[in-house]
Amino acid sequence: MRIGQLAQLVGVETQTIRFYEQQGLLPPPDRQDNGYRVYTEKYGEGLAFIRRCRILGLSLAEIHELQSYQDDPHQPCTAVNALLDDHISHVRSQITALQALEKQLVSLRASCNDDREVEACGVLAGISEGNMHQQ
Amino acid sequence: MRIGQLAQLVGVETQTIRFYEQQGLLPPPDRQDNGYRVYTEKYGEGLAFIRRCRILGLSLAEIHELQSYQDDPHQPCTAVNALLDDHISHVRSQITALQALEKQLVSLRASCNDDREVEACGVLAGISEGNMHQQ
DNA sequence: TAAAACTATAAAGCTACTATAAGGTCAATA
DNA sequence: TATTGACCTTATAGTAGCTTTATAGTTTTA
Repeated sequence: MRIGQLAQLVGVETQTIRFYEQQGLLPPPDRQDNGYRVYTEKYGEGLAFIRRCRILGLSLAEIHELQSYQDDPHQPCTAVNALLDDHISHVRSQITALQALEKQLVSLRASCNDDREVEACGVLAGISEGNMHQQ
Repeated sequence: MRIGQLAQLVGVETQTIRFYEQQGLLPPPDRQDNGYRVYTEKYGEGLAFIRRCRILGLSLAEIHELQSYQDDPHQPCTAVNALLDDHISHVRSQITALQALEKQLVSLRASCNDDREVEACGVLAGISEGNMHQQ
């Protein structure tokens, strides 16, 4: 299997596969005589694992960490769970921050309507005045 | 006022000020004979405006857009409000996406406990199996 | 006077790719 | 046979919004 087929199979771009290989997230595959990369089906599983982790919002560094755990399968999986817990709390704090931001934006937006001139725009005035600590 | 004082006043790094200037978000200030930038207090208002926009999650491009509206104060502020509406809906979709992600992460985390070996880790198994479409 | 603190510019680094350039390989077609 | 098209290769640059580093000149302080 060449890189294009693998890419189609997993649903990524060929450059992404080369990029992961370059970043050390995927092992260098065998090459044909002409230099083309050749992949086994099993290789696709590793790639799919990375993609699922990315969809879950894990960074490449975190994925690398998970892979290092997989290399040593008889240690307790405490660290894996801890990584996920950290990630969950990170996602939660993002949500909280965005919700606060939404409130602020909505209240800012409510301070204006479309019938004004820029000079009197409540939105711009709101940003300029800097009363942004009203939570 | 030199760049360090301005930076302290507004609460940014000096490099950030130079960066905004370079990006055209701030006008080039006067220079002393030695080449040092000199700022007025009023200049700080423009900088503070940018920072507040950034805190609201606006991109530098959006800030640039807002500035262009400010340059023409007698047009209706429809565009300003539209920009903010777009941004609000962007923030809302981010929140929705993150909430879905959180659910997925929590359910993944619930599939394991700390008493297992990596080999049997429910989290890693969950990612590897790829049953990630269960919403 | 010498060190510490400030300023300047330019360039690289960060994340996770994506896009572009310039070229080599292969199978099918005109 | 020549060439077109689809595929592959590497290397490099671009994205956002800074931050960091390098190198050097200037001012302030001890």
